[in-house]
Amino acid sequence: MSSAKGISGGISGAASGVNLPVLRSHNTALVLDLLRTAGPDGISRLEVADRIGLTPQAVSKITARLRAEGLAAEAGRRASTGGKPRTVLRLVPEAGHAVGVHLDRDALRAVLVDLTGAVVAERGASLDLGAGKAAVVDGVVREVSALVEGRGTLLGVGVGLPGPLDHALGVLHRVTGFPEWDGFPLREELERALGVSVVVDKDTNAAALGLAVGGQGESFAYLHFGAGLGGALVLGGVVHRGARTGAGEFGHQVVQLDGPVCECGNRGCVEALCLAAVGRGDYEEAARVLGTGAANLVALLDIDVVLLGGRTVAARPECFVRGAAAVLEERGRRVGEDAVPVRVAPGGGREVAEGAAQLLLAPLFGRGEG
Amino acid sequence: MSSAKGISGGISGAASGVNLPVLRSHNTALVLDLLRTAGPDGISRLEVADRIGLTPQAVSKITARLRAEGLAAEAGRRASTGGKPRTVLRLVPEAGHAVGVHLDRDALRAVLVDLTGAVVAERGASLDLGAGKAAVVDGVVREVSALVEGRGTLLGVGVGLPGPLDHALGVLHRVTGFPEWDGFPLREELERALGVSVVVDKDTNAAALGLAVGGQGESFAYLHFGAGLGGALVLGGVVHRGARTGAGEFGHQVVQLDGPVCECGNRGCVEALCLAAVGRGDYEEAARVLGTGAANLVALLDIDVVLLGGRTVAARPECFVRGAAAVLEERGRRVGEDAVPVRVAPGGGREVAEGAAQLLLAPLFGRGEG
DNA sequence: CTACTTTCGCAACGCTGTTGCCAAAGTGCA
DNA sequence: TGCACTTTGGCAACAGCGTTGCGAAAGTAG
Repeated sequence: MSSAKGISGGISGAASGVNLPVLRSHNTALVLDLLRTAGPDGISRLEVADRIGLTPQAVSKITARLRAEGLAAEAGRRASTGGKPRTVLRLVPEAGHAVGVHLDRDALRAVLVDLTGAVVAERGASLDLGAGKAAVVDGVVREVSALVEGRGTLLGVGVGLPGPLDHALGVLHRVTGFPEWDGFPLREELERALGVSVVVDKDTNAAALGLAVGGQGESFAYLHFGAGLGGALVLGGVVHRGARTGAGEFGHQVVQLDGPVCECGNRGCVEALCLAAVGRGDYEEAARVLGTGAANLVALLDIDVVLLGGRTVAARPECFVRGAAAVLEERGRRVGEDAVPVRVAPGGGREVAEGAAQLLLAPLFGRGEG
Repeated sequence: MSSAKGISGGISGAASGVNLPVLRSHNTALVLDLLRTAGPDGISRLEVADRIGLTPQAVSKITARLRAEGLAAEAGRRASTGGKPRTVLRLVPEAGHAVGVHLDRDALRAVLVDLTGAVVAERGASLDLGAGKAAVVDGVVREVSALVEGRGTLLGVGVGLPGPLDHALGVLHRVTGFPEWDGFPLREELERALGVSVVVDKDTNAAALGLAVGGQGESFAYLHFGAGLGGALVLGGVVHRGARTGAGEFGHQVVQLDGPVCECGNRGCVEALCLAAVGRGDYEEAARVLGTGAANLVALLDIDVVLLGGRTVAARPECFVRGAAAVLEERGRRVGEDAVPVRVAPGGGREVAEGAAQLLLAPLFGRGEG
């Protein structure tokens, strides 16, 4: 996966031609992403040029534009290696902000992040998803407005909530437990009420995007075990949503033919087995089942790491990590490869809100389809 | 998935900058792909311009180059719509050829295809993968040489064979049943012996690439049920190989916790269950298990279609299609969506060889990482 | 035959990254 | 302290990309 592919070899039917403005914004995004990844330590022009494969002169032109626009700034110099020392560039975090909103079944959490993705401010409120559309929209508008009060440049608002929904259109489907939301154009309604760009995505997808941007890996599965069991996939640095934002349905993977009935109507789903085990207090078994499902993903998708999140995992992180890792280690032994590692996803319960903000930020850095 | 994304939002670490030559070859590939897709009927310049989002003038420049290079030609005119009639362009099939080789456990099949992917000539031979490296390499060289005798422009040779292996490096791993191949640099050896470019891939991946290029869908799973049970994934028009060419391991997806032991050492693999059912003569059950595994993929990846191939399926196509489709239809009812269709993959036993040839052709048309 | 529509190439243009060159700013040694 | 050398990075000229403006070519409609 180290091939230097610069232009999408993707969807032929939808792939579009590239002209100079598109080329320019692509290269600019690459530079911005390197500046972001470098963090406060910064990165030199020559290193940027080397990493993205353009000449130093081209990078100088691009960074000059970025500095003129206030997105980048000089940040000291490196030690000399026998000649003129390199000038270090860094991203200006406060040059832009975005809001991420996590709409859960019974609560709302909103964060304001800067260009680097760091949380600048945060708010929370209790909010029943079943309380009606107007109440929920009003609640989001209230919290977002309070957060952005007095800030200058707001790129937009990202919202992560339980699916199913349509990410591209921003329309909800029959949100599990709240069928009355079916067909509601949440994106459109919020854009009208807030007057800024809004992007909507499944909660797990938002969290996975945040983890991907945060450098957790190029290809991984994020498994969220809270009241239910969900998941999201990052393949080659990109969140895989599928054509209908339906991808990542990890909870209803069948791992026991003709097993116990799940509330989805199927039998032997990972979620049903895990919830049953947790209900019995048998967390070891829950971890083993989770690990079996994870091992299926590893075999199917050849991912690099498995990240665990959610309340149930957070209550016993070592147990779930150890139990799932044991299954993957045995698989590694069988196929003669190093085991794929299992880790707890960082975030501390804010991962969905932070990831939702990345729905707006990521396109700036060439991640996502924006 | 209709967003017109022209430039990859992909792997930030490996994503590379785009300069004018890269831009040019990208747009040229898009035009070539449209010419290929249009077939012998051809396509007009204005339609190309409309599809890829460039101006007609830019398309005229690109097609003028292609005609000068002999890759495209004029092919009559369309009926007028009130003005000058459109000139139709088509791909010149004989402007380039590629060879695809299918190395199976006991046989070799090689096809010579033209630019459109149509088979021009074909050869077969019996060849034991266990007969030793020199014998196998010699066998491939002999058949390929006989095929290309007297042809002008050979783009290269693609080879599809059982995994695991490393697609990027062209190095084999412990090929199932033939551990002596571990570490053998097949690509390098063949390039030296043949003097042309060689690309190596898993047999199922090659077949899936051929199906993707052949217009079978944007996102699908190809499930190959022969002596064993394998698979390959096409996501967003691109074969998903994973970082180590390990993706697509469908046969060893666990669908029955603590089920019967599989020869891979695990328990309850789809392959073990399907083979056992077939061994009992219970094809309905084999189809049901296969369908359950397929339904897992549909839920996890949100794919558009499931394609079945392989000897065992070919022996009872209706049975497997019907049985698997039944599982997917029930899933569709549960989640309130149309069922994902199941079809038999076209190809008639040549799909791996034809797909292997596409390992060389596809990059010309902007598909794959070439 | 005239008016109109549509296709498509030529020429000029703006903007991209590249190349050649040189000033700036360090290190290292005499 | 001074000189040679290395490395960085900006200025200017350049080649090549798609775009724009315009006109010739090739049809239809009346």
